[in-house]
Amino acid sequence: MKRDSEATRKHILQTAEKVFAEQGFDAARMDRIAREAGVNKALIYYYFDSKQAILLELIDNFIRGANGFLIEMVGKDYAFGSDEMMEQMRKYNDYFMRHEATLRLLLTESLKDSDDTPPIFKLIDFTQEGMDERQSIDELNRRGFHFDADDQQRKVTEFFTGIMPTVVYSLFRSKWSRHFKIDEGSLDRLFQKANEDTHDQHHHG
Amino acid sequence: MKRDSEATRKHILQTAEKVFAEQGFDAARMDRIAREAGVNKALIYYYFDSKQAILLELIDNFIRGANGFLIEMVGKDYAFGSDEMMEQMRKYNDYFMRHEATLRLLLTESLKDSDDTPPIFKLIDFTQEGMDERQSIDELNRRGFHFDADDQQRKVTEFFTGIMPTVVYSLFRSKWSRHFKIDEGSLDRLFQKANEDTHDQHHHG
Amino acid sequence: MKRDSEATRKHILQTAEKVFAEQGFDAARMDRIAREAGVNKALIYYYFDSKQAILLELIDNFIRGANGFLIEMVGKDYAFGSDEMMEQMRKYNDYFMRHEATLRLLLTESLKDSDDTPPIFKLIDFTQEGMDERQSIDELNRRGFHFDADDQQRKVTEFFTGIMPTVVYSLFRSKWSRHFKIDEGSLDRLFQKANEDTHDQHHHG
Amino acid sequence: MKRDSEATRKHILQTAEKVFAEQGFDAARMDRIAREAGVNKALIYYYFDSKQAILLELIDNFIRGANGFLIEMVGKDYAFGSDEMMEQMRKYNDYFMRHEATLRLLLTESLKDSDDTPPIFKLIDFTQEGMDERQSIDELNRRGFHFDADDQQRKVTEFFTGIMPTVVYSLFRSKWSRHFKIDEGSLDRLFQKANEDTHDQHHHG
DNA sequence: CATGAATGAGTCTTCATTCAT
DNA sequence: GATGAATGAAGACTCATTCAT
Repeated sequence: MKRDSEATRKHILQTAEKVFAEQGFDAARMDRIAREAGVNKALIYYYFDSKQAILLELIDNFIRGANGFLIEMVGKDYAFGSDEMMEQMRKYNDYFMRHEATLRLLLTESLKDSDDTPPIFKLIDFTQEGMDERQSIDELNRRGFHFDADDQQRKVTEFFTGIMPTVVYSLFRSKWSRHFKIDEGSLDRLFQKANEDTHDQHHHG
Repeated sequence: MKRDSEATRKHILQTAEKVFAEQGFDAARMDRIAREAGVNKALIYYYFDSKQAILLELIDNFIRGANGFLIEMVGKDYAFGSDEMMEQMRKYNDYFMRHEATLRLLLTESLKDSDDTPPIFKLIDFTQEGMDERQSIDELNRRGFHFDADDQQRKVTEFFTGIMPTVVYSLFRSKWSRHFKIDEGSLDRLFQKANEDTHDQHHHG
Repeated sequence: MKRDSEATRKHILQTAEKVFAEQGFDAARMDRIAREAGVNKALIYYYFDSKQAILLELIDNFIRGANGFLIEMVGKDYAFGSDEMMEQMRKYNDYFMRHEATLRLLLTESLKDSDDTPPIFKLIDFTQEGMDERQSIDELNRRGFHFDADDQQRKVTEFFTGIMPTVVYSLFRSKWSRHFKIDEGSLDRLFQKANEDTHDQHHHG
Repeated sequence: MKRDSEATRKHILQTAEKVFAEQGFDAARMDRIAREAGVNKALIYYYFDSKQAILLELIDNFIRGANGFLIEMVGKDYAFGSDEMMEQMRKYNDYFMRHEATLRLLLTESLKDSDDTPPIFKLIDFTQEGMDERQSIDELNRRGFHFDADDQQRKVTEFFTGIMPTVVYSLFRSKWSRHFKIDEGSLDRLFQKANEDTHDQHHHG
């Protein structure tokens, strides 16, 4: 059945995501993924070319998903600060939290030394998504987003002081909560305030 | 010879740092470290208990070094924004850049799922360093640093919007420079401006 | 449909022959055979018991085919050196060339260490074919073939200096042609002369 | 100790030769080699790069050894048919018999389809051995060897009707002896006579 | 201090074969 | 007849670590 096949494939993918997240890509074992997914180890190789290929698919899906929220926001004509925009941003942040596992993978893999472009850059670099970036930014600015006029400056500011703090927060949220003995809800508010005081504030010009 | 012995030990440590940084801890091989250090693999085990032990020592040294700059700054009575303070911060940032390798390790290891406190938290949590934090902050605020009054808020803001962007920038600087085709000097200036527009600005109240 | 079924079976067999020949029996993969034959892997197991069974069938067919030419020649009353005999021998040699793939398999499998009689011996040992060997030889000698009187001697001479050089030549012809930079037609003539100067000449007594 | 190391390496090599010969290269298992050699499997990889590398080393050694006899014969001024020459040829043949295992490997590997020159060609192609072939042949002919004047013809004749029958005989000798119920000593004599009647006879012009 | 040799316990991946439909 | 999915049993190769000298 097509049904079962798709489901099995997806199930393996999700299990892999979980195991990779728990132990890191390198330390994760294919045996473990098979066992936890309840399938034969060889079946994993029936659906995927290699361990690496699974990782890439996970990362790709994740990035496509995350960027989807931003692309969608550009499509709608939300004004900066509007409830709709805030809601959309909440969704974006939530997506990070809900996919903490893959986000962790994405960052970890991006940290590895290789000459390739680290995949995490795709969170700011829409070049390959076939979207007219310059035009989108102009449009957003018309709606009050106050992005830097200079492309390079804007990307640096958004990535390092906007996206990455959120990424890092998503990844350390629960550990921070445990270590500094503060419940996650309160912590979320602290982080939101930190963001407002620093990055968000900059968008008000 | 105590001298040679110390030197060899240190040499191994530095080589390990380099190799770990290049390939990540898990992917790094003891063989490679030995070869690059020009020593026999067994000798590494004469000086260190295990691969993991080398990692821990590297991270420990790094954190002690980084925090040293901050502790020193507290000791001096630099005013916020003073040339001396700026110089000290530059040194702090430089330290990150110069130890990109270990910093990468520190972040990667901190990202691993385990119940322990991730070591990177030590960059903001001075509790263990035997320094009276509350008193130091008060002192710094008197000099115009405008830290948040609330301890938890301050830590969150400093860590996620101050320290971590710098950490991440250090780790992706050269790759960003290559990918976005911008020289590292110019990039440094863009990042500094991003910081000023967001985190630094918040310290001005 | 009996027709289609037979055809599919034959098609699989031929594809297997090709793949076995290209990669050797051990290195050949059932997946590959299935893909190249354009059928599902499981279908191969519908027609054949195992990989080994395919091999055996191929070898059996080949041997039966090769010996057919010799048996036929005995049946006709060609004189040694007659055009008809030469033509028949040419067919025999051609058969080897055309089935280089299976011939390669036959030799490779025969080279494996096992206590069984290597299948390649069947090229000289007609015992099992239900033909009266002694009588056939006598008949051939009457026509001028000058076979050794001693059965053992004759078999050794025919196999090692008559058949095997031809077998080996068939298998290395194209590689020899490439390596020694000589076209296959010229090479064929050289080999024929080599044969005439050595083995054939011996038949003239 | 250098001693032990050399010995271990050699021991592994010999065990591999034996196992490869028994089961064929593809079917041979590294585990088996390790177990039979009484060493840890990883140790094999300490001394050799890969299974393939072991094979190549075995084949190389074998070819160098075999050709050594011929090269030596050229060096001495034995006349064709002289006792010394016969003795040297006997050694050459003996070498094949004694290294049946590797010879089997050499032929099996040479039979595999690949665009490379099959290693068995090195038994006739001295090009790479840094020996002046043309001159050597002239010298040998002066001593009565009656080699074909044409290089290509000579190589074809020597390889396919001289060397290869000997190779094949070495590999099938014991099986032939068993199958046709003839002791190996008698068989050797039959093969020698077959050779004299065909290939050797051609050297007498 | 230093090293060459050795090892135990994996690790990813492969493959012939079978099952369910 | 035919197929997509599934599996058990290996197999080559790796690697941190230790031993003997």
